Amino acid sequence: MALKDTASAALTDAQAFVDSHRDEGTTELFGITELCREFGITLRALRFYEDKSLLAPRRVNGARVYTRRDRARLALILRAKAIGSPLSEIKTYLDLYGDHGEGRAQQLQYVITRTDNEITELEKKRAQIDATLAELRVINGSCRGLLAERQRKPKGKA
Amino acid sequence: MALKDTASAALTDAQAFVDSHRDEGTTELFGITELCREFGITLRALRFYEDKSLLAPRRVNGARVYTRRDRARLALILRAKAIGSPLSEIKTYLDLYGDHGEGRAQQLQYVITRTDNEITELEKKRAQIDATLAELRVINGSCRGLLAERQRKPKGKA
DNA sequence: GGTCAGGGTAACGTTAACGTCAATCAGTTG
DNA sequence: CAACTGATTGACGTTAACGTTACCCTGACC
Repeated sequence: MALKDTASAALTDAQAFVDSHRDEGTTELFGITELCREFGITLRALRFYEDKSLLAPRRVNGARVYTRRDRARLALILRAKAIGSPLSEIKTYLDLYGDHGEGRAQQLQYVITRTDNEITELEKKRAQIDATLAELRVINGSCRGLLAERQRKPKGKA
Repeated sequence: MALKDTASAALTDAQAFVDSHRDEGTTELFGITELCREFGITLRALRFYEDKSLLAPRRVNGARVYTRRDRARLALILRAKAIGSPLSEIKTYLDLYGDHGEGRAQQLQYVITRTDNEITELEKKRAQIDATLAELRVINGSCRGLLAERQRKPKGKA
């Protein structure tokens, strides 16, 4: 049941995260420094993402004001970056989240093929990581073995 | 048993890959264009990696000659790049492979902590990918659902 | 001896993703 | 009002990872 819990929790999280990208209901607003501190990025970076039109916060007297939806987009941007996508890709990638509820069949089909592609790409990357992890564990284990061996015969040579 | 096979195969692969980094026995040699074609990279890139001292092929009349070990290192470099490490990190990362058979306890301990760190980092990244995969699948599924729905009632509005 | 493919170095150009000023403006507090 | 605090817009600098000439050398072939 622990396994089932984990799986269903992950699904719930995913669903919630996707939903948060359509969340325009809450009134909660954020300033730029606030958001930067929360995500541990610089002002420059956040403005840069806006330059690249990954974000489009509203303005009040020229100052940027972010909604909860903007915040969700930012979270997505940063995670995509962590995974290794360049900002240029992230842009089109962000469009996959958002409201695909009213799109016509054309649009829906587009999102489906795009996500299919992204999914296979990510699975490849995951495989690379798994392979690397396996090797690192081999190395790690071998080193631990050697170390343990030396502790048993501290000064012996053969 | 399928699962066990997969796991043990992965372990064997990992072991073999790690071993190939100590393989100085085979006489097999490669030219630069040969290697570039095999891995789908440019001459410039390969020379660049050498500039960054990630590789150090032997020279014959000034021309680069790569051994099987160099080839294994290159494979590692490219995989690390695919995972997202910058070349600067890859450099220290490459040192983890190689002969940690004669190192003193100090060295062994260093390799152990380094691999431990790398392992947790990669596991984090893997988690990010898994989260993204989950979300993309949610989106994908939702789109497929909507599409199927519209096919059942082609022109209905409610 | 000419030329041609294949390889080498040197050096400048390029793109991405910010860092780092500098000058400016908008609200606030004594 | 003056002095600050926070934000905004340029504009130039920087690092990484190559791309792109440009120019030279060398062995094989005719």
